[in-house]
Amino acid sequence: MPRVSDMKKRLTDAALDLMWENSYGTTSVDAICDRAGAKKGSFYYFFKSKSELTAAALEAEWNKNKANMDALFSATIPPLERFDRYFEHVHDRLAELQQECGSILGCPLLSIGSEVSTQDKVVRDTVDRIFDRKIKYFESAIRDAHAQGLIEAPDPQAKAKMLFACYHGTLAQARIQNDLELLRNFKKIAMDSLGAKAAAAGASS
Amino acid sequence: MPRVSDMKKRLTDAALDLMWENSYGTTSVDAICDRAGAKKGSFYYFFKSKSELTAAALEAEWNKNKANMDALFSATIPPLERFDRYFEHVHDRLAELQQECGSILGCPLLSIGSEVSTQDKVVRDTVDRIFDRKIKYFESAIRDAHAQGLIEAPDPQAKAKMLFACYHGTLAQARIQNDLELLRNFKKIAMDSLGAKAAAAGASS
DNA sequence: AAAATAGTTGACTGGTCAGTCTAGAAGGGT
DNA sequence: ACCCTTCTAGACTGACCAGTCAACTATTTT
Repeated sequence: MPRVSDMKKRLTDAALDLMWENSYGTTSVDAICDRAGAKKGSFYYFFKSKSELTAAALEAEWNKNKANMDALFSATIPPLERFDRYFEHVHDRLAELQQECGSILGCPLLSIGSEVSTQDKVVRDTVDRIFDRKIKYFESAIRDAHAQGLIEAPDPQAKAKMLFACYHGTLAQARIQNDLELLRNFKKIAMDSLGAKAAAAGASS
Repeated sequence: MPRVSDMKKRLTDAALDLMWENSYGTTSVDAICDRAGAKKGSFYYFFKSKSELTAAALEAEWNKNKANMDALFSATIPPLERFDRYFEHVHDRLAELQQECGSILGCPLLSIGSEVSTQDKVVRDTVDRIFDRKIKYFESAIRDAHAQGLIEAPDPQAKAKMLFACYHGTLAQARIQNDLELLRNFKKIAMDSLGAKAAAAGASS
């Protein structure tokens, strides 16, 4: 096999960056190529459409984050503290991105998913699938917390979905208002809405 | 004054419909004109850009809904029941729209706001302003519920913001997954996360 | 009936869009 | 040395984009 190229990765990286900061619609294939240092021909050699590239970019981003999620939601950590750490991690990452681009960017899955959901089945299904995977972390932490008597959660899946939706709503508001504050308070709010019994998860990070 | 026209209204209606169902980016000025039965010239006679039209369309939508919000959140209704009625109203409206267009559309403010927030100050500020107005309904219902001892909410504004974010996250998920179910359960979830003490708001609409 | 105001028309511009295509370069296997 | 595959180059297409403009129509006021 002749020559190997990292172009595929460069293209998905560029696409995610641009779409996260701006939107799916305003991110042109030309702009993605520019940022990746690619020409049109390379783009359409690797991907058959902008839509398929986007799906690939979201999957790639997931793969990049998976190890991190596994660590943050490790079974060795007290269940409610896992949430603390996760929310803190996301907060810090968004604060860091704000330094680079001046805006709070929220969650790319939600922004992109909401933008294309009625028009692009490929991307929509990808977003859906990744959401499901992420909710599983919430679900098992909630189940563990319930088992340890820290919260009352007879239906961990329902509770996980609701906390997930709530968190993503908060991320979306943070993006629209360009304000991290809602996110700073979220740990407390999550504990409230989970019905955490004591000041259980005090020490985090 | 010579001739009066309803074109402005037709344009904002058309714009909102198209952007709600699809997105800001995929809704072209030409498409808005077609649906409104207008020609380009009329469009730019009334609005100086697509962005300003969008802001006007969102404000117009707010004005259409305001009377409804006032009724749903009337001080004559027990405070927690106001939420019940509101969530039910939104649920029913989205179900109705689904009949017409086949999709659960979520909240146009959130979808459009999240899409354009990093690129269009005019629209973003409009979304922000309308969000603030809506949160006020939540806030005063929460304050009333607290005063009546139905919930514990020493900081009604914070609680309102969190419930609002949570609700919008749920709306966004409903759009992405094209599924009303999360919304059907939201009344219960809202009561939980408000910490409603009894099965207070049982009978609604 | 003339003037002034309010709204309408649609062709036009210049730029950008996603996607195509043909030709060729780069590198490993034999 | 050669071939075969992977990858790159970049000009090109036709559709569509937001926005402009100058001519035109309809209505009311005087």
